[in-house]
Amino acid sequence: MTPFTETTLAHLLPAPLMRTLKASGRTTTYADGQFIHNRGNQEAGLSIILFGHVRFGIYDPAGSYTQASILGEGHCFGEATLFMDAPRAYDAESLGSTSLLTISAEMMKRLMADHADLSQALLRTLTHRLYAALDVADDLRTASKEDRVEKHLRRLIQMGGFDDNVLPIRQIDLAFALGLSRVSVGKALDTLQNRGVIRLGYGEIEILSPSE
Amino acid sequence: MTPFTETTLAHLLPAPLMRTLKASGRTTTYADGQFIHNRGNQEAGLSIILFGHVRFGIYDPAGSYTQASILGEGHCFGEATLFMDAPRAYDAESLGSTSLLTISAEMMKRLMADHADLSQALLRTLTHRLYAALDVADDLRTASKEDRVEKHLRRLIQMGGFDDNVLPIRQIDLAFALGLSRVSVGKALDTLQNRGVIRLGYGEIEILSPSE
DNA sequence: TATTGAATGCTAATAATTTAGCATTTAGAG
DNA sequence: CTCTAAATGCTAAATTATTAGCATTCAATA
Repeated sequence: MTPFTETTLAHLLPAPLMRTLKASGRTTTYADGQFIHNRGNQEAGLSIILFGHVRFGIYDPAGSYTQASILGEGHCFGEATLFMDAPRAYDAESLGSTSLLTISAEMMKRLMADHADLSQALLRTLTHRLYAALDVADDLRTASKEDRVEKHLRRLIQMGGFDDNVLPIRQIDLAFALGLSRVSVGKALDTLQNRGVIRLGYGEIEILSPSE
Repeated sequence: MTPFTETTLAHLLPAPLMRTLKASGRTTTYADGQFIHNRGNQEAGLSIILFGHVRFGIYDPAGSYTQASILGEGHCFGEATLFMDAPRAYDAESLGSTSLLTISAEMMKRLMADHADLSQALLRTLTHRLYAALDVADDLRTASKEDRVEKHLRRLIQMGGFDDNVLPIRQIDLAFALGLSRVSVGKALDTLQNRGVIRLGYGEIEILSPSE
């Protein structure tokens, strides 16, 4: 499988076009944990993550939080505001120091009309993301608990931004992301460790053979 | 929620462009159950379903079959061959009398260069399908069994091609599509029927309030 | 080094799901 | 109308997952 990072919008854009985009949008830098936009926001535009990570989820008025996904460097978001005329579906916030290039919907419209390359790059990332999402959905239906845990960990690695192959993640967060209980995930992780696939640490998990 | 049919490629293409596509590709009609392409096939191109349905899945050499999805009228497939340079991921066959418009990869490249509308329409469908897939994946993780069954049935209705609101589907197929056992799905269907959401029949399920 | 809050490990009771088998109902064929 | 194959309905045992609680380990810091 091709590394996921090579399928990001930033990687697919030719350098000159990337420069044009930078000149046509505005770059904003966020500290860790800053709000980027709220669910329901109508402002349309495309954002590209120059560095850092963005976490998407929904804050319930009651105070609970449901995480949807995390995107890393090179990825774009906001396609739904451009192509579905939909408001933001999630609350978004920075994870770690993060820089975003944001281009308004009108500007994107103009740029796409002038640069076929831009549409092509967007088509490529979206297709990759669609097939990745279909793959995730398929795994949820058919794969064993252990396989799902392993695949999820490998996906996190591929999303990039982590040193070595050590994921700084708690078992309870993993459980939540997978829709399982902590006990159940703990057992699966134990099995994977016994198979030599991972090494469990305190608040971290190391993938021993990341390329597989 | 917007009906899913309005987000298909065919619905998003302006009529003149659709005519151009028809003139640039070839139209093939299949009887029920004919093979369209095999998994691993390298021939790249985009297909649009003019009428009928296409079922995607994988035939195991051992004889077993794993269904991935079914697409109906107006939908396109083959994006992965254009935008990911990937071979066909699934075996595809017709469900009922089905007609396809197929356009080669080279021709698509030329058409997209000339017609920005084509790229835009593709971006719109793919974005819709991406968000639909993310929604499915999210439901698999978080929703109750009953909710998953109900949402799946509503999705099948929205994919269109069925008279009334009666789905000709066996409980065992539903179970497979949802990654649950027949007993488990039977219980969920019973609950939904008691709630007045559906009516169970022999080899069919009627959705009583399809618009909700 | 001792302390402390947080994360993991472990356990047992409860709940949910699957499996496998057989009974019943259904729709279509003869 | 009768028969038959297919689908659903039902049941109980076995498996698997969740919940809730407490014990243990870990890493940061005072």
